[in-house]
Amino acid sequence: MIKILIVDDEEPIANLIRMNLTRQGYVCTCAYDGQQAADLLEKNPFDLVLLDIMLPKFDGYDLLAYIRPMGIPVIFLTAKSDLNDRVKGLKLGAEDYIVKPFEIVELLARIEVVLRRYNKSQGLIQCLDVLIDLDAREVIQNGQRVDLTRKEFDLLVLFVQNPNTALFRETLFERVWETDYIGETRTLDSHVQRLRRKLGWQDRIKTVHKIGYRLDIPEE
Amino acid sequence: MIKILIVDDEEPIANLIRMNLTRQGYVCTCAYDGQQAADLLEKNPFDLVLLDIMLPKFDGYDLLAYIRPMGIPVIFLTAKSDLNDRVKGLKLGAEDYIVKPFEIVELLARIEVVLRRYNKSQGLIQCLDVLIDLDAREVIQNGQRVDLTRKEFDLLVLFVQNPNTALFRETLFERVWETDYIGETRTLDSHVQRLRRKLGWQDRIKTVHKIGYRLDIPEE
DNA sequence: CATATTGTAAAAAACTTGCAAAAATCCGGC
DNA sequence: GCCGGATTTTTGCAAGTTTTTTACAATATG
Repeated sequence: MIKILIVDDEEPIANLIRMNLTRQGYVCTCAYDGQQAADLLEKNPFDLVLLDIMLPKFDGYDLLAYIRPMGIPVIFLTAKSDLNDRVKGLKLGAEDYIVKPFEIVELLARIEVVLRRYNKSQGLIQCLDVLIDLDAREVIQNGQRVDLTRKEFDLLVLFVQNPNTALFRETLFERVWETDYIGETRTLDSHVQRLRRKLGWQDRIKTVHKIGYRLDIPEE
Repeated sequence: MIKILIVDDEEPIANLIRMNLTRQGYVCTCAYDGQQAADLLEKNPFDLVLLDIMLPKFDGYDLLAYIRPMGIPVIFLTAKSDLNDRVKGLKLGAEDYIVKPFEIVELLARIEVVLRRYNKSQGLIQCLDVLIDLDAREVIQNGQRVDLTRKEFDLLVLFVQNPNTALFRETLFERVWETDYIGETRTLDSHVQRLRRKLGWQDRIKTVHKIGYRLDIPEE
């Protein structure tokens, strides 16, 4: 069970992040100022802290100095894209930083990277009838191995990490292909098609017209 | 049975390390300051000390001077990447140093190297029908010696240390050949081929298309 | 209904891996 | 240093997979 502390004075933002992380299976707590964060950190063991730089009471840098000795990895959330801030944060020991406004997908990806670096990654993702082993890069559906190609696998992981979220074609493309999206061919469509077919997820992976695709997972 | 003392005032880090080393079969003890470490060292025989430089009570350098005469190898853990620190530590007799944050895999590799240098390596890895003697660099399968060349042996060790994990071609190459991977020749393939053949592991070492290879070890 | 967008299958292209044999390299003994 | 065997790397295909493209049908949307 992975515990994440979200520190951001803008409550709606903090809650938005929490909602998304919770859906990923992380256990989240929010703090809205530096003092509150410090208190929470004293009393609970967290695996990761998401830290806004601009904070009332004491700011992100102070808090980072405070967290550092605890050995908990920190990802900075910053509205400033200033190189100085980035460098300052990383120098002070942040594991990574991300510039607001960011896409949740990207945040999730960075969280995974950092957690993995600390050997805390979840490794296994369960989603409906499908079990994804990220280390082995294997997919099992109802006890049966499903053979996915590299692109299909990456695509699936992206969907599963962002269920009930319309993912832009551009986003999908950029994350799976790691190039910019040129909307001229049916490449992405073909892959989505094959993924749907292989998993029998024709109804699960919905097309969002003019936007992209969305993996629907019904509420329990 | 190899005993390792972990000295780090950041408890979460110390525990993270302990967890990982324990899983590798080492017996670990943690100390959170220099005094505690010294006390433990007085009373118990350790085979290796992992030592954080920044410590309350007395610092890592002092402690190193204290350990030195005991003939126990020391690996420095340091947050500073400063060349001075590295040199200072090594001069004072540390066997190796590693800069935080580090990857656990890397720490494990360094520990093995140092232990081997001190003739204390765990030496034996059992995996399926195969027994690997890291010291003798010998492999025995069902009581029969299997003649492996250097590269084949290194490759096997890498697989065995990361079972059920898809290892990228790049990773394999970098660890076994210690150079960057240029995907133009069939070198890696050839070696994997021969390893498979010599061990009869055609079905164990799976090809993960477009990724690399994976050693599959079925759950018990 | 017109148009842009998406679905689909099949072909083509691009890329990856297996394998065997040749070539190069390494290394210990003389 | 030179030789000969072992090891490692390269080479050259063949076979196999994956990915992209193509060309058209189907569908959504205003």
